[in-house]
Amino acid sequence: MPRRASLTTDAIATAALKVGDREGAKAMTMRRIAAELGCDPMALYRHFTDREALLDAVADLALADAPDPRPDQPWDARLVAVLTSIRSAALRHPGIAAHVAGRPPLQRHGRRLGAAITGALAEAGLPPTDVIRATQALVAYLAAALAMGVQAGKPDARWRQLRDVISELPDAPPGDALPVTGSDDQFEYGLGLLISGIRVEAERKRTT
Amino acid sequence: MPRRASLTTDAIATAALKVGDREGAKAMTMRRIAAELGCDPMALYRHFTDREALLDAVADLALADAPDPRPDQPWDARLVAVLTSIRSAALRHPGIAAHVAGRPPLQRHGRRLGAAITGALAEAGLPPTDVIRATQALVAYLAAALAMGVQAGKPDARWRQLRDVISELPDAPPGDALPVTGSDDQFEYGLGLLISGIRVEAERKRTT
DNA sequence: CGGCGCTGTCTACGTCGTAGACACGATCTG
DNA sequence: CAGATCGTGTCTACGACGTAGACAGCGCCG
Repeated sequence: MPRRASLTTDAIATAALKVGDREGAKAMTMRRIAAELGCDPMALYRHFTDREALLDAVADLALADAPDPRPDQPWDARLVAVLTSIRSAALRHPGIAAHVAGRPPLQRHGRRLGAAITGALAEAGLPPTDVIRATQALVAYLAAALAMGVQAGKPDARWRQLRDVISELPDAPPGDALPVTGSDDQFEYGLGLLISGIRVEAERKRTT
Repeated sequence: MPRRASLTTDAIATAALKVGDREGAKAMTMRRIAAELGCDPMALYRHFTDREALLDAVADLALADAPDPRPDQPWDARLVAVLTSIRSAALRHPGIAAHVAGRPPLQRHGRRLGAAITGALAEAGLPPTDVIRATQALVAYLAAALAMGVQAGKPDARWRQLRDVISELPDAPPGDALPVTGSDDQFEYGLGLLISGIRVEAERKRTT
């Protein structure tokens, strides 16, 4: 029944996201997504050049409900807000959050949130070049922390084992105090380190 | 000609690494690796339970020539040394560095280098729990920065495009001053932020 | 010397991404 | 209103993938 444009990129990305949520990231195959939509696998290629492009769209869609930070806060609070809201949005789709994390934020929502980050950093007083550097550092940290966090809850968890490895290290704390890889607490600690470093840097630049 | 153990896990991992170096990460298929060794694909399953396990071994092998830091340096210099030596080792295999970065350091060399990091952090004066937290933050940052760096040099570079996106942002510096995503400079800046944050944190803990 | 277990081989199955030819309906041109 | 055109979905098919399961030969133990 070939009509006029009954399939849209958004509908496809939404269907793919649903498949990913339900059956995990590597179940998002062209065939599986097409089945979800009740169409032929090849139909998807009319809307995306290849599978990678489709997965890019899914990643961006997952970021759609990460809100911008409220502008009436100091820069550091805004940074924490936007980073954690991205993380939360991604974690709302545990099956595919690792995929989201592994892709550069090149599309609509990725750009929007990226702009929120650079805005906060500019307000912190970093010179433009450092704004970009710090943005990329934050994005890098977020991406990896997300990959850790999302898998840490799963049975097949690869990163979860990192905790066991660490616990055998010479400088490890006693079992109970050992932070869980990928936990909220863990994420916020690292984010705090970065922001603290940014604060130092901004101060240094301002006083010279 | 089925002999007695002519194939070893090391030989397989080495062959796989060679294939990855030559033809890229996703060319490391069971069939392709077997061809490199001149054996049957199924032979690999006598030494690794599945493809994932084999790729884990490759990732660890790539870290083999990252040296431990010289112990006669202050903790922060040791941190920089070990992190950059890991990064250099991974970048020596550009085709697969992203794969290396995506896997938790659970094997031999990963553990060794992880211990070097925790050792330096313990010496910085962080309490044991924070040592673990900071280690995971550093590993997370390293992993993602590596994924960015390795792809930034390639023509198909996904992360490279991030630079173009950033350059259109309101707070972007003029073209020339725009840092390259994944460059050494970029990596060191973010690492500096983290270490600076660690220094602040250590001081705070020490004075309370 | 006979069996056993370890190692590598072979064949085969189901799945994948996607190229290329085709079919149909809506729209545009006269 | 007729016919060309184009955008869209379908079909078939190819080569590659991971890996299960049965088999075959070698070296070691009795």
